Amino acid sequence: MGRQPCCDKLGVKKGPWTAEEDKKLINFILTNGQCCWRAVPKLAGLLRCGKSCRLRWTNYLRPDLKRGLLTEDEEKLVIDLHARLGNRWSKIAAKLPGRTDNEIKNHWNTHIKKKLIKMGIDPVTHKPLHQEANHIAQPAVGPPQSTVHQSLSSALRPLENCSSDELRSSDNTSIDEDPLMSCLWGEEVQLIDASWKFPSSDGYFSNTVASFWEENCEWFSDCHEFRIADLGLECLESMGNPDMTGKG
DNA sequence: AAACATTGCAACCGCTCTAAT
DNA sequence: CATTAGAGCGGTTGCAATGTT
Repeated sequence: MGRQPCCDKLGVKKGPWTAEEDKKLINFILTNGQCCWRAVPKLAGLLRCGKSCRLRWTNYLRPDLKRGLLTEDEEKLVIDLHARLGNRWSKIAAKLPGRTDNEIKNHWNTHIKKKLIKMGIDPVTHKPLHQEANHIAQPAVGPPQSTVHQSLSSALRPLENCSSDELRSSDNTSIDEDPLMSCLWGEEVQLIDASWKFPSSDGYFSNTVASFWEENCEWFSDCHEFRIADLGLECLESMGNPDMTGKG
């Protein structure tokens, strides 16, 4: 037999999170760390499924999240990475500190897509739209001519139309030939979000940060429309403690 | 000021891959 | 080895906020 189910669907709450629920989840994770999500709702006293808790935490409650629109540099990076990786938002997000895959995906769909179309660039292929029209009859030979990332794209095989399997099977050649792809796919690269943890055994979190949050949690009751960065909690990132990134 | 349209984002859904049994 | 569930991912939806008529 397999594992226990993550949650019984009966009695599981859906929809927007309340301030009270957020508070419970934050308190639980700061106290116990990120353990198995299946157990989180029960232990934290939430009527949510573990999946919902994980999403809420990773996309909204994590204290290292940046809020607000992506900067121009971030946008450029997203466009470049999208040209190479396609819609692999988690991979893209891993290269943007403090940004989530969901946030980048949303930003892509609502802002960047439109910008590229306005510029006459196909957001899927990253090639000029007029060229796309001719593309079927006369497949383009040679590098994409996107003005946005032509310098980066020229040496690469377009990857966005490949399946995951195709991609992985082609990794050997692509990665070996291209330093950036090697960096993106390689094991050695440190993914900013990958190591984001609150080890329960970690004295720093159980003492310093947890108490910091506890002291500052009251605003949850007053204002659910909080933005962690707005409240100055990005200082957590600059506290210089290696534990904040799960290192050390 | 009201009605309607559009936009932006949080959250959910369903799928795949991985790991436990 | 087969089965099952967990975790994570990308796509999609629902709805509140904002803009326009």
